[in-house]
Amino acid sequence: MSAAIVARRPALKNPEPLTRSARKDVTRANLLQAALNLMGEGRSFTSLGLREIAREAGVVPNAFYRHFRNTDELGLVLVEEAGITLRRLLREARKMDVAPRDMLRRSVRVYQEHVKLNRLQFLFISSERSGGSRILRLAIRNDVTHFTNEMAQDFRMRGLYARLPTASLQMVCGMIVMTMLAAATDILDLPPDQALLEAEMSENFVQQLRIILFGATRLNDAFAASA
Amino acid sequence: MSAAIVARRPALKNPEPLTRSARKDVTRANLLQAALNLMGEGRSFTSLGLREIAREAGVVPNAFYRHFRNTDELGLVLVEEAGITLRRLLREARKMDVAPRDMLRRSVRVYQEHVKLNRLQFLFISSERSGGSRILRLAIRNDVTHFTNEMAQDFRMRGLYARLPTASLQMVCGMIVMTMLAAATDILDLPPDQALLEAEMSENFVQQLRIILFGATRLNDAFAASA
DNA sequence: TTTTTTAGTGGACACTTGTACACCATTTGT
DNA sequence: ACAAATGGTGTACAAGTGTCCACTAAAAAA
Repeated sequence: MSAAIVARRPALKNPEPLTRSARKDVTRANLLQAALNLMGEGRSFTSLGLREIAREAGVVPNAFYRHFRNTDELGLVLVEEAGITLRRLLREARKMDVAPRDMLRRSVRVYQEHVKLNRLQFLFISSERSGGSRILRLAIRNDVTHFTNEMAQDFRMRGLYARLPTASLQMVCGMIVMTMLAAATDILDLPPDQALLEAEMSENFVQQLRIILFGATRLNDAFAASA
Repeated sequence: MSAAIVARRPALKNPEPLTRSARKDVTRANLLQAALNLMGEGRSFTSLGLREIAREAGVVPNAFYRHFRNTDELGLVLVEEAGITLRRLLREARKMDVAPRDMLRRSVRVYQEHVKLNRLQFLFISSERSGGSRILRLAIRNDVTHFTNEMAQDFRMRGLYARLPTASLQMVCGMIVMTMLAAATDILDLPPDQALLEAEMSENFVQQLRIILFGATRLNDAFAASA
């Protein structure tokens, strides 16, 4: 510790001439991604520390505060982003033609692809949905409800189960979403490149949805008869 | 730090003349209960520390090691206990007469009571089912599968959905269990003494089960027709 | 130009955590 | 009666945590 202060690195900050706030957004994104990456390695979000995330993002712990007040706040942003992803999925689904043969099976395949593509996000939401911090749990539940409602609205627009009162329709959609989330966790901890297991699993998934839709049809008929 | 060693409390150990291993079991139970209690106060099991649990149990941290190697091992015991609770529920359900009117609604009520009675256990399993440590997750999943299989066997014995192949029957039971677990989390974070909300929720629950059973019936018929 | 803002740094703090070792006191087996 | 086993205690340590403060250098504003 003898001599002068060790030469301060010039902080090698400008590999490219980015505007300041643009670079801020970059490290912010790095922090978010760092949290997701850590979860991808088996850690649960709730157990992640501010320091840990900062380290993974290649940034000093204090820098964290320039972006989030605490880890929960970062989590909320992750929830929000996952919500956007979900809504994109719904938008894609809306583009599908109404009721061609094997539509169900096709939807399932699309969903599977979507989950595998956004693996970390789904890992995050299905792990924190009933696991960790109260605030996150509520936020996620909120998003899921939102998603459910939009799905119900889509059903209405397509004239599906037209006789069902809104409450019942929402309940049916709730079941579908529940099944989707359960399937997501199955997809997530499926060892990769196990085509056989995967096919088996998605066949199961299809059957489950079929059962729900059967039941919904019958419920719909019941309401039709009592009119 | 001047004078003599402070008088060692005689450790006030024998309020009652219990055998040694009996007393060991007591503190062991205290540790388990302590963990559950902490979860009851909003903490997630994964985030519990050995010291925290020991403190809550009124015991010095080191004493923990006399009972469990680490917190995960304690968690496994909790899973096991929850499994026993679940099987007790199933045994009660088996005693119910077959198919009297409103049997579904009655079962739901029994289940609700069961969840509220074993609140902390259910809180534990539904929170760790897809949240925290990998080992716990697997153990819980194992127990749930076991429960599902027993339910399927019960269905068989009662001759319900007799035409369904075993795989399909298990899938149906899987859906029922999934619905039960979802309902459990709803029951758990329902504010107490909200009879109206509770009634609404259980009505929803009944309807969901009804839908599944409708669907199962139709599936059963399909298999009957193709025979 | 000069001044102000601000994303990021570095060091320090009080605190908690898991674990190791030596120790005790009572129960247990002989 | 004596020795062994054992449930529980106390102290200590290295490592990790969240947060505070002072600082810097580059970008933005004046």
